[in-house]
Parts: sequence; structure tokens; C-alpha cells
Amino acid sequence: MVNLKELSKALELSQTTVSRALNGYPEVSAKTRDRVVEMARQLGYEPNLQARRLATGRSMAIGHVIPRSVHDMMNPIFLEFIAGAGQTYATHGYDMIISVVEDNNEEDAFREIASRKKADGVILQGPRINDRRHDLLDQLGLPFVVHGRITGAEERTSWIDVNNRRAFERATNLLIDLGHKRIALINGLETMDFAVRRRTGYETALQAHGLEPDQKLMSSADMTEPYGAETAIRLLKSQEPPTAFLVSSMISAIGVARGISLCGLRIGKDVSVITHDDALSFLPNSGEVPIFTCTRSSVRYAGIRAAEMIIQKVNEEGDEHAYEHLEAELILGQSTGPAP
Amino acid sequence: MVNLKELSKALELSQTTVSRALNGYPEVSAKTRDRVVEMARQLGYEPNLQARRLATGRSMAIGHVIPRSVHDMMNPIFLEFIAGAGQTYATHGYDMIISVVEDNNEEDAFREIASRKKADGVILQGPRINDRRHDLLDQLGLPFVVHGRITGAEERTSWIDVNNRRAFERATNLLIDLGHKRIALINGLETMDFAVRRRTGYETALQAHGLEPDQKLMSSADMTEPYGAETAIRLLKSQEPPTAFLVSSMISAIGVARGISLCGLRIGKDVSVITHDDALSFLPNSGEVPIFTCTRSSVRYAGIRAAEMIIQKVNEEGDEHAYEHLEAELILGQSTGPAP
DNA sequence: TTGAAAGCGTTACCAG
DNA sequence: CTGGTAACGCTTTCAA
Repeated sequence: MVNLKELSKALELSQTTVSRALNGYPEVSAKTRDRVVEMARQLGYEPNLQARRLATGRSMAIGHVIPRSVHDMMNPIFLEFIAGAGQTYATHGYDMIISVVEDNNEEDAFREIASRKKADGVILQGPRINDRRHDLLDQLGLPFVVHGRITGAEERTSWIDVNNRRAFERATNLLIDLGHKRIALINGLETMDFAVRRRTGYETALQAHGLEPDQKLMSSADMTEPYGAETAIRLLKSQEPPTAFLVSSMISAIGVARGISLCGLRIGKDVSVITHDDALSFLPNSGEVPIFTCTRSSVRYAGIRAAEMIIQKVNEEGDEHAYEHLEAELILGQSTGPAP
Repeated sequence: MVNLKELSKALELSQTTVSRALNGYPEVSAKTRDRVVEMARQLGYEPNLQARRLATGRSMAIGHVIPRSVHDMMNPIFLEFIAGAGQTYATHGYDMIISVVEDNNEEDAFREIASRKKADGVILQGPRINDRRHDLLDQLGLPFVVHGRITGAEERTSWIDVNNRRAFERATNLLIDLGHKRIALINGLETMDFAVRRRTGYETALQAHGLEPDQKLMSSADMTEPYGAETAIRLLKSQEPPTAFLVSSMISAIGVARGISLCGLRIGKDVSVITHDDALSFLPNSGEVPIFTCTRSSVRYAGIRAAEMIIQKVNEEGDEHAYEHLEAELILGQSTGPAP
């Protein structure tokens, strides 16, 4: 394990020059640089990260703080996002450090990242309604990118988000076009920013077609499989059952499908279903004709882009914020058909 | 942001003494220690991690390297494991660094962790048949704990694993006791160590009851939902359909259930299903009578224990290996009944 | 284009 | 019990 000192001794050059040659500084002659690079390769020199970090004051890492409650319910989505982000970090020489913390410790986690310089920047996960975390991060001087959006702080933060409102509006429109009038919304927890946007899109479409949103057809909870099944059954057995369901996640949609078939109904015939699909690898909804008609947006891609954004942000002094608004695709599958 | 120098100046003590007081060395007088601690609190002193890492040569981080292919199919399980591990790391002052790498880059990832001291130890994820990664890690001198087991290297590695063979043997026994004779195995990819163990348990139970394992009833693939559904349908429509399914993951089991109902059969009546349940938070299978009869083992708990093991390993010079063998619970749900 | 030397903020050895 | 001082391995300023 050679270090810079030994390497420079072997080359009969100063540490300074060797360091400069290796880090691509312009003022070293091409000849010396080649010699240095070659020798470094031969001796298997790898700069010590801790030393570099100490010297530069940069940790070359990005932090992801995941509150337990959020993690619990969005687990698969997170990992997919993280996988995308991790890929990008790797190619840029950044490490990814992940902290899964109890909900009430999230602030401390951020403070520690900032004060002990564990990371040069962070990704803000799972923005909530009235989220104040961006204030804390600004105050800590910790650069960040929001995965999702904080309503009301769009101009004061960098973020990447799916156009959830529009996706759900389009999905609702499709159902209405198919003749559905009673459309249920099986939404995620509406303490989450994205869930509210989705409901807005749904309500907007209904109202644009003269349909009055019916509270009895809307529900909001953690997006588990049983939640989908139970809600579907409850609604299908009610006085005025819906003929279609708009669901916030594949997991719950699978539950909804189960509920529908438990009620002796056929999905795509008696009852239509559209779900949002995050394109998770273990829940493929592809093929010629996907099982579920869906609004699809790759959360892995979002991770890739979020990572690129935070890296850029960390490296630039510029104070401007960057946004990226992704449009979901509306993909026709087997789970929708004309209203009976 | 005070540093040690300023803190010691404020106290009119040497850096040495202050450092010792803060790090709990015994040779500091109680009085001085109190004074130091108090002043540190007042000034909000927090030791710089990078400096400490450089000085001690320890990175105070544990690495998790996740090959893409493995990630893709086991995504939810990984994050649950990681959540457990992360919790433990946090309480012990360790960081968790995650690398999601292309399959053919896994070796490089380990080498880099070792040579650049990115982490003091790693968790080896998703052991495969004829896995050689432990050799590499030994050679790199990087302490590690296997999540799962490497058949043939049990004595030469530290590991934590569920007793998969036994779990599947018991599950098969239960089905046999219920009168089932044609039991299908919907297994994970049998390039994975755990999948082979599961099949062994299944075959052992069959043979112990004089039933000949039938290759036509066994399948092995990535554990997606459609895989479960398609395989179930194919088998149920075959010449000699099974009356029961033993499934390797909740996700595929949900697919199996869908397949069964698409065939017009009732789960728990016409066809029985037992699945392995990793106790993922977004796929709850609990309640009074769980939907699926299952062999259950918390993968989050495995993460917690694995983290404890690697931390201990990193901190001790001892060369002995540690093992932990978890027994899965066999839990009766609604998806099993007597053979028709 | 190159080099000497001063940091970066700790920990750890050796004296006293 | 306390302090001086030398690492730790790199980057960066200042001079040449």
C-alpha cells in the first residue's frame, strides 16, 4: 500500500507535483504526467480518502435520511430510487450514506451530517404537507435536492418530481371517457405531498366533467396490499358501489384486484382499475398488454437524476435552484374497460 | 464550529488531555473531565470525523455492496434488511455506505472499499452457489459477515441465516399432513444458496413420507408477482395439477393466489398455499388469521443482528467466526386446508 | 513547470 | 494525571 510520499520518492519528484499530475492540474508537463501516472499504476497507488477529505474539507458523500415511518410504507420505492442514485454516485466518485432514523430523530440526523461533515449534501425524501425540513437544511447550509416537491417552497428548493396531478387527472379522464361515473380513489397517506396532488388531479377531472367528487369514494392510508383489498371490498359492497378504481400504488392495486375477485367480479369487465406504477423491477407490469392500466414513471430514473442534481449543486457555487418535472406515461393494460 | 485546539485553549489544557477526557480514557481526573465535558457542550464542540478517521485509520463505516441483478429481484427484502442494520449502526456510531454495482463490478467495489478504507467491514449479500466472494474478502483482509450462508464455507465465515431447509421441510410436512400429495414448489432462483436449501427441505419432507419429488412440480426463477401467477396457472391446467403450492416469497405468493382465482379455484379450499414471509412492513400478513399460511422470519431482525456481528468483528482481534441460525415460525393462516 | 512547507483536526506515543 | 510533539496522507499556497 504505497502512499504519496513513497510514490514521489520512487519518481524523484515532489509530492506536490505528483499530486498535481494525478489530479489533472494543467501546469504539469505532459511528460511528467505520463511518468507519474504510469508509476502510480505500477505501484498500485490509491490516494487515501480520509486524508483527502481532511485536506479538502469535502466528504465526497451524499446522505439519504429515511425516517422509519416513511420507510416502512414506501420501502420498495425507496430502494429503487436509491439504486438509481447509487449508480450515479459511483460514476462520480461519491459515496452514498444512508441513515434510517426514528421519525423524531430526523433533525438530529441532518444536524450531524452537517456539523460532522458526513456528507456534502443530502436528498430530502418523502416531502410532507407543511414540511419544514428545507428550512432546517438551509439554516444548516447543507445543499439538498427534494425527491418530490414541497408545496409552497417550489421556488426555494431544488427538486425532481413526477407530475402527479396531471397523471391522475389523465387517468381519471380515461375512466370518464370509458363511461365511468363512480370512480373510487384509493390514495396514499394524504399527509404526503404527492398524495394530495394526486387527489387534486382526480377531483379536477371529475369536476371538469360535471361529476361531483364523493368523499365516500375516497380513501387515504399507507399503501399496503390489504388496504387495497379491504377498501375495494367495503366499497363494492356499499349502497352505491364504484365501477372503477384509481389506485396510488401497484401494491395496493394488487389488493384491489384481489378484493374485486373476492366479490365475484371480473377486473377489466365489471370493474376497471388504473394504478400508478413506479416501474419496480420485482413488480413488472409490462409485456404486450400489461395487467394493469397505469400511469407509469420510473422511480429509478428519478434517483439517477436526483443524484446528478445534488452532485452539481454541491460542486457549484451558484445559488439558483434546479427543477425537473417528469411526466408519467399513461399505459393501457387489461384492467380497464367500458363502464358496465 | 470550534475545534479541539480552540476548545483546549478555552480550557487552558492541552489538546491531549481534552481528547482523552472526551474519549473516556481512564487517566483523566474526574474533575478535569467534568470541566472538559461541560465546556465542550457549551461551545458545541463536535470532533471532526475526517480527522479522526485519518488519525485512527478506521473509517467507522460498514459497507453493503449490492449487485444489480440481486437487487432487482430482492429489492424489498434488501431494504428491510438494510433498515435493520442501519438502526444498529447508528447506535454504535457507524455509518452505512451502500454501493449498488453492476454484477461484474462487484469485485472492484470490494477492492476499493478495502484499499481506500471506505469501510472497516462489509456485509456479504445474497450468497450464491459456489460463491467465491469470501475468498476475495479474506485476501483483502476485509472483515465481513454473510447474510445467508455459503455452502461449504460455513466454518470459514461468519454468517446469519434462517434455517431455510427446516422451514420448508416443516411447511411441506404440514401440507402432507393435510392430505396433499401433489405439492408444487415455486422457488426463487436456484443459483442462490438459500433457494437450494429450501428445495432440499421440500424434497426431504416428501421423501420421508414416501412421496417422489416430481420435477414437473418444481420451478425456479426471480420471485416476481407474474412468475407466481403464470406458474400457478400453467400447473393448474396441466394433466396432473397440484393441490398445494409452496412459495418462496410473498410477492410470488400473491401472484399464485391470483393465478388460482383466475382458474376459478378457491385458495384454502380447492388449493392450499404456504409462502415464506420475510415480514415486510408493506406486505403485512398478520391479523387474527393471516391471509397466507407462512414460514415467517423477520429480515429486519436479521439486519440488526448482522450489523451487531460485523461491528463486533471489526472491533475485536479474535479470529473466531460467529454464526446465528434463526428458526422461522410456521404460522397458520387462511390459505391452507385439507386436500380436496 | 517544479518544490518546500504549512496546513487540515485528530489521536497516540513518550516524558515528566 | 498532564503536556509536548509526532504522526496520519493528502492538498494548497507561496516561492523559485
